[in-house]
Amino acid sequence: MGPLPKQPARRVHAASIAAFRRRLLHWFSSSAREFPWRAKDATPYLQVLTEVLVQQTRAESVAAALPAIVRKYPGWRSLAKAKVSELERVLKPLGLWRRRARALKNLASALHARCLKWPVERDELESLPAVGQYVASAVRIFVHGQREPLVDVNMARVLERYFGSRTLADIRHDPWLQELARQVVSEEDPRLVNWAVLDFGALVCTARNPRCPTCPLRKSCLYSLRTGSGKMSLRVVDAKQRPR
DNA sequence: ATCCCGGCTA
DNA sequence: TAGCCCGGAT
Repeated sequence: MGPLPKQPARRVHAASIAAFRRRLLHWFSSSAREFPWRAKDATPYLQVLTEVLVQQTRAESVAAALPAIVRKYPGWRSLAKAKVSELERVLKPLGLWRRRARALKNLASALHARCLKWPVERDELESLPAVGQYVASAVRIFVHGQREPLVDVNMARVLERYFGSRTLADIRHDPWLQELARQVVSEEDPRLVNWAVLDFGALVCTARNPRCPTCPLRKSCLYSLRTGSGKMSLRVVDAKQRPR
């Protein structure tokens, strides 16, 4: 066993989680962002390609660049045969293009070697190039329909603020957070809940300047309660960036 | 200056 | 586990 956690993992009651999920989905029903990869006719190729591209990149940027990419590379097969220099060119507006071009081509080749069939098991998925825990979860959720959480920094931030705990350094290895996330997406369409959390983290519960005053979850959110229903949220952030 | 729906390498 | 990758938006 490693060192003691900085904070004992506090218990969260199922009723709290259910209330959180209910309010979140209610907000999502009227505030969801629309993206091509969320459309009903979105192919698994489009969905997974997006998940690889969206890392460290704004979803809006990916949405803007996606048409040109898909036009040139309509499927994994064409990506596997892509010329790296040309692939780099279409990826440039997104940043991380050198690394991602190589990674995408490698992933496409690996997938092509598997007859374009995605593994189901997490270990096998994570052994593929450009597939870490996040993308593996995305594949399991969006390709295989598995009921599990898509834990990224946004999910972590939203859950930590609302339920009032702190994660360990790496969210991927925080069992408390992982279990909480798992319970949040349970009993619902995992895609819906995960998208809801993602959008909520991008539009309301943002890393900086969270919109606490108008947040539909503020009454039961520990973070909002701490900061006075969010009235001080701007000040809090301002205070952090010390003027020089 | 910091963050963006992370993964890889040392 | 930290630092890097990278352009763009705030």
